[in-house]
Amino acid sequence: MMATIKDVAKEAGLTVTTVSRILNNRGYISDSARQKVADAMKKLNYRPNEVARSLQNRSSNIIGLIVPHIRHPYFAEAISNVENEAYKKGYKILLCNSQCMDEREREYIEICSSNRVAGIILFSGQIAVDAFVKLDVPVITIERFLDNGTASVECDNYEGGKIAARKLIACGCRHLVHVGSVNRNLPMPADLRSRGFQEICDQEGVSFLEMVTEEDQFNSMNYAKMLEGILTDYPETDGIFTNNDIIAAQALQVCHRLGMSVPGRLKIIGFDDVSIASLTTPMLTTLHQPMKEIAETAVDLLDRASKGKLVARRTVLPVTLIERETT
Amino acid sequence: MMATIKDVAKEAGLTVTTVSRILNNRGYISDSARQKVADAMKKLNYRPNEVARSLQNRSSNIIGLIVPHIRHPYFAEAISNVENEAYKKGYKILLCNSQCMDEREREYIEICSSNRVAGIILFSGQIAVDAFVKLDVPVITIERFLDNGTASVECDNYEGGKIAARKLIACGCRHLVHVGSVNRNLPMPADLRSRGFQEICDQEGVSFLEMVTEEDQFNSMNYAKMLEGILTDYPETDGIFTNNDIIAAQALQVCHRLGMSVPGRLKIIGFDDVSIASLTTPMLTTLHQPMKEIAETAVDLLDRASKGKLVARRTVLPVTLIERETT
DNA sequence: TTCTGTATATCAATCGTTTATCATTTTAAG
DNA sequence: CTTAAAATGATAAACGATTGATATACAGAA
Repeated sequence: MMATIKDVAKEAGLTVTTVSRILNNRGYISDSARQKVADAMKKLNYRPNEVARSLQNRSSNIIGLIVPHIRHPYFAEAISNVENEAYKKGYKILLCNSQCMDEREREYIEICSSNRVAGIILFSGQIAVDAFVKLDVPVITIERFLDNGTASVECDNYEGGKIAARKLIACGCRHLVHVGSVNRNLPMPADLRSRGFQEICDQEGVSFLEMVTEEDQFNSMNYAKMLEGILTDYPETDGIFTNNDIIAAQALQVCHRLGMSVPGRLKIIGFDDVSIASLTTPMLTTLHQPMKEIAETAVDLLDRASKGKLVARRTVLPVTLIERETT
Repeated sequence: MMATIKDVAKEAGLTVTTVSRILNNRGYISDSARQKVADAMKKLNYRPNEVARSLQNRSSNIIGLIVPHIRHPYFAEAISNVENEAYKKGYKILLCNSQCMDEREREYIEICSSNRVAGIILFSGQIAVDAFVKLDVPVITIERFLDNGTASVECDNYEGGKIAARKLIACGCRHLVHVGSVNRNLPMPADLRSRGFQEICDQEGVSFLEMVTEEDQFNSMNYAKMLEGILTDYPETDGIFTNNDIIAAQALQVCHRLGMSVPGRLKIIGFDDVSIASLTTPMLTTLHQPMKEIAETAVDLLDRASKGKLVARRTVLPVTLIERETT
């Protein structure tokens, strides 16, 4: 049915050895042979069986991409960028949604391993490191600390928190609240946003309130009730910094419902700068994460690591404030 | 390094044949053998090599999922649901973003084929059918007509258009516009929304305007300028039906900018009912697509078709109006 | 005792590649 | 004309599974 390398060899009047050499650019090959093989391949509509190739090479050109969420715009954005960078380098994406479930994350790691992926890109997962130690597959983490990982890529969360605080204070805010650090046992890079934010608040003598969120809020993307609680319990609040744009968009809704004008009465700064940030009214001021560069770096690290090269253990990329209409 | 079936056989004191039989539930097997193999597998931390399995079986348990966009909330939602349904049935997802580019779609089809996927789920792609005819892989299309496909799944676009028109007219609108049919040569199921909408308008004697959009708007998700043009060129407009919630959200922004109150001065109905629909102020009235069921159906059709079963050629699922705050 | 069903073993081919050897032929340079 | 380098061939062993064929035990039933 589907043509094999043998068929190509026969059609081109050569042996599989030569054809394989041409396919993999190894050894001495004449132009005429190259041409004959190209013709035969076209004629037979031949495409190498990647499964057989992967078996022989003990590794595929597939990247296992593990994320905790897909519908969340941040991850949609992330997946899109990783896919694109992977495509450029000839890698395919095996998409794994752990849904924040330890056991699914574990299972997906096993699945990646038994599918002999070239490497794994792990987004802010949560399981302990031990699941990776057996693997001889490069693991690149994004927005996640992982002792045993091959390399990690983060944005400058700490600086992001500082920038947000400085901006809000410069806008005249005196009662700030930060919403979004997730309540879990595992420390995450994103927690640094809170640290940076608080540091500036302390420094400037501005009151600061930290509101942690629960994991199921992250899953359901539902923060409205919580935000309403904050704004009624702490009516003096005049500036909010949220850990992502979804929370910021909901803060906007709640303010509207409560009759608090934005940015007049209260100012909001989000994080991520995903598409929703410019789809709200007013549009969100937010901290831009360099998603393309993050994805590019991650894929590049994976590529190099899978070829046995030594790679940077940790890469931190800068965030930038995008001023729109909520400050 | 990684344990193979041979290692398991040796450890269990059995042959690979028996171990394989146990793994695949074939032939006569005693409980004691089953136990011995289970123990050996645990001890060696064995997982079958899926690559080898796929090579032998001439098919993997991977589904090629081809979409034109990932960041677009509708597709993020779709991908999330397909992944979840696939996971339940033991399939993995090879994520392919065609970015509306014919040649990428073609290439991804080839890639899926050379990776011996169990089947392809194709979302509203655009290339001609001929690319599929050579394939002996089931192709399930979603929101896409495809003569040579195995099966297709759609929502009831026609009825959706009708529901939207009826609702807007019932709300007192007399000058309606529909935005979002994409200007391309290939007819798509989504075009039926416009048909249904227009039909009711004609029937009720309400003025109707059809505004087609360009593909690059879909890619960039940027409709603001166009919408502003519509509302200034046709100031009598008092009801808008959009082909997705992104357009509706932007209509909301434009109305705000133009000082047109929603739903007071103008009413809006979106389509899809993705997360953004409830993140705007006011929240969007929209037509809900049963995404979970669509994904479930698609995966199920693929599963059955890949096992050689006969499947329904076309499945149409109902849409429902979700009334929120823009009508 | 013979038959039948259950449970395993042994052996080997197969899936479609890659690759190591070793051998052979062609080509070009000296 | 030699000789080395370049180009290809022939063969076969992997990679890690599945599977068919054939054989061999050992039950319990007839």
